[in-house]
Amino acid sequence: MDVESYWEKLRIKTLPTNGYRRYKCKVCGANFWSLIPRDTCNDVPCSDYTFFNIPTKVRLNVRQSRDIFLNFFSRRGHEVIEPKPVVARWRDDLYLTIASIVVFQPHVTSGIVPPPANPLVIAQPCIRLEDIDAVGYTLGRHLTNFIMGGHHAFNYPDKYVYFIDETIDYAREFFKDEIGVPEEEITFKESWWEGGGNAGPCLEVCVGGLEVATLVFMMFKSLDGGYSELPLKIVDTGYGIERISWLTSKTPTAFHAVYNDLINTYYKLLDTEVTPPDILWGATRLISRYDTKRSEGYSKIKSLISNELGLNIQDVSTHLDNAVRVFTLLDHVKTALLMLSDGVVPSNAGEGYLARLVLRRIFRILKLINKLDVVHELFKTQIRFWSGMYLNVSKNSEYVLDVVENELSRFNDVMMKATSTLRRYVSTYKKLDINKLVELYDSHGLPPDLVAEECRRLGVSVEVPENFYSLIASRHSRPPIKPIKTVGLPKEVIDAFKDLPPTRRLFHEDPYIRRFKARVVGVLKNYLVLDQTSFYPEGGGQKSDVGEIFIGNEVFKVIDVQKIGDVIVHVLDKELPPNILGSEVSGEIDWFRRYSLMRHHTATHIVLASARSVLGSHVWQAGAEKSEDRSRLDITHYKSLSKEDILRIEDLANEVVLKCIDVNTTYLPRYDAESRYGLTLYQGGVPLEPVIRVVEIPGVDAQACFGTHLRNTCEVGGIKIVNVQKIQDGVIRLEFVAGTQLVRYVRGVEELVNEALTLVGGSDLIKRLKSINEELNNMKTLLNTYRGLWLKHTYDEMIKTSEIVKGIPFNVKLFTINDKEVIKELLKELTSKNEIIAVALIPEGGGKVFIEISISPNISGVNAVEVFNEVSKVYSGRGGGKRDHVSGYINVDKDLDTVINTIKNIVREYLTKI
RNA sequence: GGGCCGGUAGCUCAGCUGGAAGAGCGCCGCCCUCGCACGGCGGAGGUCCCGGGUUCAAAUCCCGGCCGGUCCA
Repeated sequence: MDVESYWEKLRIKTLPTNGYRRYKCKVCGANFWSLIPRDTCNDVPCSDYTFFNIPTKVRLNVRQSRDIFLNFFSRRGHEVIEPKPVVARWRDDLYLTIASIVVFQPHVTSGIVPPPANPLVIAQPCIRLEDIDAVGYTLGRHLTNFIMGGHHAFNYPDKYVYFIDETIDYAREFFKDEIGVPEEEITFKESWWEGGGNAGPCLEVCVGGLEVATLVFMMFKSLDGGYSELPLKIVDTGYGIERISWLTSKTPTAFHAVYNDLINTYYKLLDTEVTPPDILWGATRLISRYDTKRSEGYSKIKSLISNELGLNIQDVSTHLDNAVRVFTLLDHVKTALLMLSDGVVPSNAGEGYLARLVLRRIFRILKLINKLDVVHELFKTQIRFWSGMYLNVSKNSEYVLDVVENELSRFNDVMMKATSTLRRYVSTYKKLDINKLVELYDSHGLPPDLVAEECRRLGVSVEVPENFYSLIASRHSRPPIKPIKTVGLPKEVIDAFKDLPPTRRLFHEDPYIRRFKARVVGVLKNYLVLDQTSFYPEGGGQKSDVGEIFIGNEVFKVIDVQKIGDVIVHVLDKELPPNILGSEVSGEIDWFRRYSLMRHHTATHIVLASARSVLGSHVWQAGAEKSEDRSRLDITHYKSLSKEDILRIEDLANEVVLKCIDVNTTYLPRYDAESRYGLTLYQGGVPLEPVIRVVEIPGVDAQACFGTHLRNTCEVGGIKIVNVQKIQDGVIRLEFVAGTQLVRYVRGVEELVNEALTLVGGSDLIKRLKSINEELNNMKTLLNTYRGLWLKHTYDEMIKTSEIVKGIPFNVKLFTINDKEVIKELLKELTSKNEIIAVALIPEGGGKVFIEISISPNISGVNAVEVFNEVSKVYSGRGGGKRDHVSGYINVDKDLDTVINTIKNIVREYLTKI
């Protein structure tokens, strides 16, 4: 895409009309609009930061910036929309809410669901971790969490709201009139935006070198090597609320504007000397020019500041490092706080890992300065600070602190283990090369700065290469995030049926319909589509129905049911007859199976609600599968469940069953459903539909759900949790059985007990097992006693019957007991306590004889391998070993007495030769 | 979802270029001591995670699985 000519084609009217002229940046070459002539584009690094010298009429903290933004657009006909959590649970291609538009993707942006209001405005808390390494070093240009102020307009082919010119005017007006920035300081830089499969032109709004807003005009779909125009054209703006606060606050860094008094609190908690303002101001004036993400840039500004202020470089360095540390902690603690408050459970996979990543960074920084003990205070002070602004922060503070505690102790465990690994590395390898550093980090979680610190203590110097983290990054390939679910049907079937009209869903109209009549609307081989059906297709974690379909006099078994969009496809056990299109057929579902599935499905909703109420609101469904004989529910939780937890969940679930609550199924417009029940509706994923099917157990649970449910909780019959296991860090799997399947389950257990009883005899299983165990132990002891006796006896005998050649005793013995363990022990004992050569033969049948040759280590000039080779010449064998010990097999065809004599001869001969 | 590391005595781990299962701590007994601690001597304790394969021989090599950890998406 040629950005320059594309923007020319767009012909913006409002900017030239209002006196703006188009200029080209002498540094980056980008086109931009400005009231006054400029050489550069007014964005870093082309231009310096000057925004703190630009007058504004207001001075705003973050909350005020947010409110002034919302009010401005509200007064101009935008409805204010409540923000969503920072965890994008409604997206299956994203973990975190990285922009305000994410709230409306994909359902609104794809055109399927209308927006909650049009136009609208939202102040959305966002988290972005891409630039996490830069946080602090850039004094606030990079933050991992921020509020994106977005005003959005969705222009449909038949409904136009507003587009580019109006959006530009809003921005001009907002910064000029609300914030009070002199208009000649405002510039608009032309650019191009791409993301999430969409693209469009965009303008970057800058004031004094600071980019304060981006105005995106989403109008294309990205294709391979090109673009296609979208029917829906979207105004997607992002105003940096924290940056607006920075712009108006006249503070040296964005952190001062955002965190205010908390900065001093953190300095105090960390026992760190407050960084002198002139150093910070020096840095702020310089960072626009140097890339402080790289250590050269960072060192450069240190030396420039020390020159400028006439200060010792070491002092400047220390002060600046302190400041960066405080800023980073402020930022990371808030990010972790927001994520945890929204119910993220730390884990080693998925979005939980992102929470752990941030927490571990906090811990590492604190560990390096030996201040891990204040981590709770760091969180508590921020909880107090933000409670008024973020609802979940005050609501879930107990959970947050508990998780932090838990994660800290894990971190300490890992550090302890990793450090002992490191010590071993150092003692065996003496020095650590880059491969070892990578391994320590990648496999053991020990970052290089902590390695260096520990090695210094051990008196070993380690060089951490500058490009360490990029080296790590290059070792990891980047596969796509979450896998895309595939329909379990062949492509030809999908192609044949996908454009058929939607199948009427009898199973939703009345889940209790067992038999039905319908008309054939699609046929292909053994795949059948009807105009209506009560066969439930696999979906929402509920397995499909099975049953029978009657066509004329013929019976077809339904072995699977799938859906393609709204078309339901029956998979039959054999090919369909020709010419049945349009004819009437009847069907009957396997009711026992279906009813079990319904019971398990309703039970699953009940168990989830019970788990949330027992464990906390951070519990979310992480997956579920309901089958005929049991149900499986994966929930997010940060600890393993205690026996009591499980019993309480089970009890609570059964209480709900006993209360005989009517289960309601209603269809609600999406936004009504959301405002009534909240986002917990979407436990099993978010449907891409404007109207949502809500299954509600009043007072207990409400979920957007496609499945078939019981009329009343009584029908569940009863719920028994039969298995609990941790399937990954932060995710626990509950398996349970409901209804009459409980009988089947109990029978299974009974059978197991009975079978065990018949095997061990008696009537009291536990008593029998105890006595058998005791007996077994007695036998072991007895066996050991006998082995000891046998060993001593045979030992003496072998000494006594040994033959001596050239002063060296030897013996060859045939054993009829095949107990290699004790025979090996015997030989070892013999040859370690006497100077002797001992050969053991154990016949294994079929002419194969196991042979073991053992020679005392102090007899010089002999080698067991040589002896074995001599034996092998006579009796072909395979084997090997060391000088004092050989084992292997030989093949004998004569009787064993001859074999013994032959081997004795071989040894005799061998000994005479040495 | 992927890469990497690991699973050996009650605990922490060594052994892993295939060749007779080890150390330290803990435990038991004895000696020393008025007694305890320390120390000395002796002893018990093992499905080397599971299952296949290669081999005369596998804790060790190969394949598959389970479990734990870690880094990255």
